[in-house]
Amino acid sequence: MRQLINTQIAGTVELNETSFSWYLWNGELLGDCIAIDTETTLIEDRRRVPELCLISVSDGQRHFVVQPCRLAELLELHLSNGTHLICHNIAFDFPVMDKYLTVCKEAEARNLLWTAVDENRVHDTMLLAVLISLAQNDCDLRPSLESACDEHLGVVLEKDEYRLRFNELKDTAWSDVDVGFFQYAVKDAIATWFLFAVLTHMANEICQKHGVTDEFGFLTESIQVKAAIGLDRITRNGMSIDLDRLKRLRADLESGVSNLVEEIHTIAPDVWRIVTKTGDVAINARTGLPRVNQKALRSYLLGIAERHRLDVLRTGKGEVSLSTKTFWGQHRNLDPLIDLYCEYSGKTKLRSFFAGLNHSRIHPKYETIKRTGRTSCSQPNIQQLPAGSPIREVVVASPGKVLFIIDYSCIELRTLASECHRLFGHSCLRKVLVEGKDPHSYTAAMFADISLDEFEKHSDRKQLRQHAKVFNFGIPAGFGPRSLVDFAKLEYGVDLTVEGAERFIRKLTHDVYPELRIYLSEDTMSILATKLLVAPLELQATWPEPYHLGMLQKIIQGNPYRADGTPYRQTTVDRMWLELHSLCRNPDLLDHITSRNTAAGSPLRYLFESSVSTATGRIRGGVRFTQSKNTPFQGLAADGCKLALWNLTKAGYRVIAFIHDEFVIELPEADHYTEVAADINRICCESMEQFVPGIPVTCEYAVTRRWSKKAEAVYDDAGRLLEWTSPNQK
DNA sequence: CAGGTCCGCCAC
DNA sequence: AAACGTGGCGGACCTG
Repeated sequence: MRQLINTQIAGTVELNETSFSWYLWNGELLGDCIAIDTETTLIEDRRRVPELCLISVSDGQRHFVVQPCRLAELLELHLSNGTHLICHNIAFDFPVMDKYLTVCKEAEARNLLWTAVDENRVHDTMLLAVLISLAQNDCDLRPSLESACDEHLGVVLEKDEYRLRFNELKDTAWSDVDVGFFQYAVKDAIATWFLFAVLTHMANEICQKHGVTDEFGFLTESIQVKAAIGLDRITRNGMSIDLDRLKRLRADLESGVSNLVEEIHTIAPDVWRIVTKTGDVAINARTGLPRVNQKALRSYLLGIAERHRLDVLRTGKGEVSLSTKTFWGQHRNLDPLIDLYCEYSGKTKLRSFFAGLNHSRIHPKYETIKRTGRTSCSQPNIQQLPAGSPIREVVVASPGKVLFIIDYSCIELRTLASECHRLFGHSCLRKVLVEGKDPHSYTAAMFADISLDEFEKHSDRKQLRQHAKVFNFGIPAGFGPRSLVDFAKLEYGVDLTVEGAERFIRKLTHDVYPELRIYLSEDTMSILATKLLVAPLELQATWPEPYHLGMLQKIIQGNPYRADGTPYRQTTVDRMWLELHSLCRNPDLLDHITSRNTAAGSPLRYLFESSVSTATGRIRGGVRFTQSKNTPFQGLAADGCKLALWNLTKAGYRVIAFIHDEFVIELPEADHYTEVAADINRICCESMEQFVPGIPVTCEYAVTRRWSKKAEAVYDDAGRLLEWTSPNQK
């Protein structure tokens, strides 16, 4: 030990022709903002946290390598003083440090680390870089440290031979370690520190320019840091799969599928590709399914449609659509082949989920932030498991555990109401929610022209409520009448005419929730005026009619045609270009206007795009109308859920899945779950409520062995929450 | 044959 | 002129 402390472990690294001297850390107090990087053994699998081998730190002035055994001391010295910690990819470094501190029983340091995250003092340059690029152009690529440094610092961090060999440090006295290991590690910490300096400066400017809050870190960085840690923990926790159940489900499905293959073969033999030598149906080796000849299938379907004088749906490329969901499913009775094809397609889709679940434990991976502010999931994507099908029920609680499933009630209506209230100072939807009414029932009662009390007694209330959901969901999302008709039919089985949809849209946005009319109104004029650096009134003088701007949009997209495909008159097009040129006061655009540059990447393409922000302070730059309408309430809900995830994780709950507004948590088996349910419910509601001030937030939950949509809260006579069991299991 | 693109469908 | 947005993934087909 003693020999480690002398100065022989030291050196100099170069970044961008600047030299940085580094030493072995010996207890010095660093500045109030330190970058930290951990080097570990190789990452073997998603369950295990790799072992800590070396730490490097930098406060921009001084740079050190730190032995793992001094991690606790390092954190205690700094974090108790309110120091900020910077990492690049906190989802990696946090669990490494946390695991090390846990194993070494360093409770105090561990507590300081968690508290620092909780108090928004832990940062992540990767997440910050993503948030900045989202604000700039709605791009959500996660940059590596190397590419972020290259882009923002102009520094090239070359990957070298040491990167993957840090396990060698475990059994070697540091005085004998090749200095290259230290050089490599120190560079990363220094680079991270300077990267953070540049990124926070950029983020701060963006926040100022858009006038958004930095209460949750610049561009909600703190929320994303918390989410990243929580999501990583979910991946490591993993989920148990009931392989027997999976097998049985699969066997059922297989027999159904092979019957269908037979039947289709007899009616339409060339739908299946044939192995010429053997004459057998060709099988896709990976899936075990017969190979489909889409050309043949399309011509069969088209033939049937023509015989019945049915206009077929076409794909974007003009091919006959094969979609069962949006087209053929509605014409099943026309011909046995259509029915068989729909059956087959549904069954094979279901079958496709089995591959990813075919392990006794699965460890789905999560991405912390996508464009809307939500997460994504892969390998397998547990966020897209069919909700109503028995396939979800192969996910089970681990031995000795039960699943606690909790999801928010109508959360996006709450965030929408909050947003309207924030923007316009009033919201009828908010009033409904504050009074504790069910917004779907309320809307349904309004449409039926009866009071909520009368509605509750109505015999058709269930169906009417379903009906109302179509509008409560679709209209805020910006659906037009025609989309609403399709949506109602497809998702809710509700028949609606275009006229009916128009009437309902008008009613909801004018009478029931008048704030929605303002919320959904589009101010194309002022977006364009901002880009051209002119007053909206000037534009209005030239282009008084809404369709003028519609034409302009088409023209600058290089697509000067009406919806029916007829081109605009050339004189009209020429006139609009001239008018645009004489109106424009933005020097950066004039040349593009003169040359009529409508190529992809031309700044003219972005003339009608604007930025949108959430109440939490995240920005999406360069978005169009519908995105800008969706983001404020969808993104706000996502942030609330992310904070709840962190608070659940911090409270020690074993979260095993996160499905946007739903958590699956494993709890130890118990006689009843009343108290723990109340605690989890409280954490979820309180986490969200700070984002929707004054609006109550409620959740629904259940305890069950198998993941199922059907599960619901069950109570005994004493009002205690019990485990739910599936009716068909008894 | 690998890789890219299009299409379709699952979730929220 | 009308507008739902995200994301992951599997299968067919095309391309070099």
